Amino acid sequence: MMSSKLIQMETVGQIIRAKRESLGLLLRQVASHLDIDQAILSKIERNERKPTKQNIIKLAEILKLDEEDLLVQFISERIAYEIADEDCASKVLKVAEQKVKYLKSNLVKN
Amino acid sequence: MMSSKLIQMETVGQIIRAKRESLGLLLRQVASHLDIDQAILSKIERNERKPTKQNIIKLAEILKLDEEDLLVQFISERIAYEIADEDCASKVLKVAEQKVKYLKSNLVKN
DNA sequence: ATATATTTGACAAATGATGTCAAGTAAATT
DNA sequence: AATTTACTTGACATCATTTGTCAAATATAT
Repeated sequence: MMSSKLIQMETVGQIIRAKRESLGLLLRQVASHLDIDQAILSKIERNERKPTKQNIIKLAEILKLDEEDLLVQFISERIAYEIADEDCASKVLKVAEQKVKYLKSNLVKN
Repeated sequence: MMSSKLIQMETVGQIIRAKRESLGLLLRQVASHLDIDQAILSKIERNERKPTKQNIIKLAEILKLDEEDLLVQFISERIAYEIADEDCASKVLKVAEQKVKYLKSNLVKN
């Protein structure tokens, strides 16, 4: 039996907009909670600007989204765009994983 | 039987310095080939400055290192530092891989 | 039509990336 | 030990990117 996993390839912006609208919140309401201009939030939702990590955390809060999930989407999206044009993108990710493990194992100090 | 892979966790800077010295080249010689001040190269080798992608390409050339290998080390190092402090680093990399695949499959259009 | 919500673009400020330069230190040579 | 050669350091300059403000333009809903 074949199991197929359907990957939902929504951007963080799309996730945010969808959830905001489903909650009936206005840009200005959400934006003021994040302490940014609604223009920026508008652009974030349309992938015209990148949110900061703090933006993401506050967005998860007000939109009742799981913070870690949203952060994972956000950071992985940033990385994916960063390396998508490299031939060796997938090798890069594998090596990065080893380096992360190494760094974490030495994170005792500092 | 257990196979263990020893991961060499040299930084790009260390790789470059080691190879430059083994070739008996001076900072100033290599730097001039990269068209940068030797002070920058010195800092790159000691991980005090980040090289540009162009720097890496020229370094591979003059130091007779494999360009793709060096680029992979360089980019993965950048990414590893970027996310090493996240709890969800390894989840991030897995999701990033999916996103990259998705982006590449849609890379037909621009 | 009017009011409300969103989008757009010009601009500003802060931050980060990238480089120059000269003076300081370290290492090797005479 | 003095000199030369190599490397390091820090102050500074320049430029690009990020992050934000604001007001006018557009779209949507009453």
